[in-house]
Amino acid sequence: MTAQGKKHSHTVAMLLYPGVSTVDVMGPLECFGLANYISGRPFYHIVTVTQDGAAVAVAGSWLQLTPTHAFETAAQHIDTLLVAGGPAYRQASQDRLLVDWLTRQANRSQRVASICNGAFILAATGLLDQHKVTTHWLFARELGHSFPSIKVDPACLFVQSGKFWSSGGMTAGMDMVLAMIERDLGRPLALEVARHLVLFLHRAGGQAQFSMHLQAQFSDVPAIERIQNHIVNNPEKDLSIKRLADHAAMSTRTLLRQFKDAAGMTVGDFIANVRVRHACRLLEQSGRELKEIATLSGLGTEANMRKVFARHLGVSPAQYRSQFSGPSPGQRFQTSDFGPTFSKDEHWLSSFDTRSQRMN
DNA sequence: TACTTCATCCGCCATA
DNA sequence: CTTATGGCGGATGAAG
Repeated sequence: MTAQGKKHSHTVAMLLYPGVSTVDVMGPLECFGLANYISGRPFYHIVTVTQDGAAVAVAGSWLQLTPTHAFETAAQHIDTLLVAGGPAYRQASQDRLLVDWLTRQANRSQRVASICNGAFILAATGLLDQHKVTTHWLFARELGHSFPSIKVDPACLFVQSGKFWSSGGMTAGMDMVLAMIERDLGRPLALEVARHLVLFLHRAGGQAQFSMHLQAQFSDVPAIERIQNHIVNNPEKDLSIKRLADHAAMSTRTLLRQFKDAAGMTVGDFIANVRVRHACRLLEQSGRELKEIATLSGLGTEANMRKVFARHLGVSPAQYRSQFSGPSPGQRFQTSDFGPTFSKDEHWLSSFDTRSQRMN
């Protein structure tokens, strides 16, 4: 196997199977690819593997993924082996050939990682026994039940236990890969990748992303949509339930109920999201003082803005600004530290979804 | 930081 | 009878 000295190439292999989730596959691989792109050299050699080398349908069957390799032809030396999640994780974890191959390769790889409920498939090898493992919080209970001898920690984004890594849902897989890149290529490059990713995810299209993120939460019920527009256009105003209800000629009770039915979230959560987004944009795109931004975004006092930011994003307003204000060379890009277990602090990259935070 | 105050939100239920 | 409304009270948690 490969010693860990300075190498000029590092093979990353992603295991694919029918019903795999595209997000779990693409997110992490894009991170590795981006690291290559930014560093200007093809350090990561990325391969994808299916059992027979034929294409597999992703979950939902709206896309076929054609792998670079079959089990037999897969590189002998896989440095980092990744197992993605997907709705078909059960079937995959009961596939003898697949689990056998995974076991052999995992034993030879220097680093093995699961994304989301890919943890079930990796756990089926038995190699995770006694290891600390995480998965999407929805599946944590089931994972612990199915594999009593592994230590499930649903509360963290991702975990490293020996050479085995595991991550929670969606973007947590990307956070995990960023930590790997940091190990392999150093912190500055990892942060640069994060920066590119976040800028892309967070502000691609400028104004567009602002509404894009919220678009999904906009209702098609005219009365509710009007209220939502009013909130988005006037985040700094008094948006108390009573006032909004008067504005909409409803009782407060009806407003709360209809809003939740139509928008899928409470009025308060919606307002908080809008205000945080607004404050973020002001931090990014204006040089205004924090106090003023707190007022303009409807977050009130500076102290309160700080609290709300901690709750929603996991960083202070000042930190957020230093990370996102315009591209200046030599700018420091401090994120929360990648601790030894990576579990002490949520990386804010994945913290935009306040909902899942709460349920953890 | 701890504490107080109070808006929010929801279950329950009477009402339209 | 079914369905939407809205008042009431209490638990929760946010703001200051």
